[in-house]
Amino acid sequence: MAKNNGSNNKYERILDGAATVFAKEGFHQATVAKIAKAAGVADGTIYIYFKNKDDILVQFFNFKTRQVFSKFRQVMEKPHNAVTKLRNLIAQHFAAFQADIQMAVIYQAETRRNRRLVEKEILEMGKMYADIVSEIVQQGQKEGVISQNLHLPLARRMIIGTVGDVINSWIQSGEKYELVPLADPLVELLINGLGVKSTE
Amino acid sequence: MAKNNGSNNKYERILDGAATVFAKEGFHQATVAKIAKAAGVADGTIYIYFKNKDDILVQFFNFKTRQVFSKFRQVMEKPHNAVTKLRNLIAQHFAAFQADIQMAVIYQAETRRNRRLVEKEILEMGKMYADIVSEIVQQGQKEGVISQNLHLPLARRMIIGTVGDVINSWIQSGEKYELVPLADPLVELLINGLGVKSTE
DNA sequence: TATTTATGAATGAGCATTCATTCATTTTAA
DNA sequence: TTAAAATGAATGAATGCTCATTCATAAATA
Repeated sequence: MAKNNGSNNKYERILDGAATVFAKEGFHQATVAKIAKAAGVADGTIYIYFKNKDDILVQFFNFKTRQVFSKFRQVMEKPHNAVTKLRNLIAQHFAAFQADIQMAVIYQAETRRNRRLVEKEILEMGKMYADIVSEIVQQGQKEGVISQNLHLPLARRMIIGTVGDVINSWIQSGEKYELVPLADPLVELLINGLGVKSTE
Repeated sequence: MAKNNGSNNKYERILDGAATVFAKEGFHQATVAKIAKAAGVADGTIYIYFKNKDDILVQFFNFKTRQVFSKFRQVMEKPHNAVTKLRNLIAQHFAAFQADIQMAVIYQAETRRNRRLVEKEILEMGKMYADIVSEIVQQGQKEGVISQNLHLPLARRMIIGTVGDVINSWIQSGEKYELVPLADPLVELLINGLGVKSTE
């Protein structure tokens, strides 16, 4: 299996082709022949760069994960308060997914597959995200802006689940509105909840 | 194609068999032969009751949708306040999915497939649920317990997304804890948000 | 008996993967 | 410097296997 060395762009060409086909047809409907065509290479060439069809999906996630999480980490490094971090994280998440709709579609579909079938590499991405969110929540508790008596796993689920579902509806709608402007009202909703504030 | 008439239980036997196989292997890995075996019928018999393999999944959702939503409607009919309705809806949702793990697994996996591939019947289920949630939120606004200046689509996404994600993590965990007891703290979290209450 | 229902072997399409062959590029030898 | 030899990436036709679906036949039922 060939390396992903600098001078060679076939590896990325195949990943790009795969992204196009996966996003359009889903992983299972996608055929290696279609991916090869989209990438402009021969069917057999795929197997020089990838172990098998599954491996293409795994490598795709590795590639994207690295890309997306380096941005997420930047958000966390800047010394902001917790609420600002949450706002920036979600805005960054929305921006990344809106800029790469193919990834968004593949991610939404493939992360909910059956336990056994989802490769560990893909689950890893979700865990990393959960850790970032936990960190923000705990920072917010120290700052005194996030409630202490919180069911942390539930709070994490609320943030991650809501963001995921917002992205999912956006995809279902045919991506016909802007995602990033929703970050602000979303954070405000997550912090204040549905209920009327005491001051109202 | 045979009817699903009373005296005949093969239709349901096949749906049950399909549920077992779909939940274990996912729709795509499932083979008609395996479904037939699980149902205790011959391969060909499947095609007397179902148009094709896709049709099994669609009928499965129709069947379950009717079952689950009749319970949801009961929740809505009882003259409770909005918050109680939300609590009961979510508790009912958790109870139904916990009582039928196979359905839960299939639902979580198959409702996030690519636009084109997800049958309208399956999307319909999601829309019905969204309508129920909207109704509750609007009732709560009339009652003055839910904030007026709310981005309704986002509020809906927050409720539905959080519930879905809680169920999803529960599945990923191997269903090793109770879902229903989470309904109360979850509603409290959705209403009050992550932030500290003004009175604290 | 006639009709409906059920069977499961047979069919053939679809598709991941293989591998003998090509050919541009690099290395060695003259 | 030039020609011969070696390399290995790239190719795509061929392979072989996995199913969904069909259908001739059998069993059950009325």
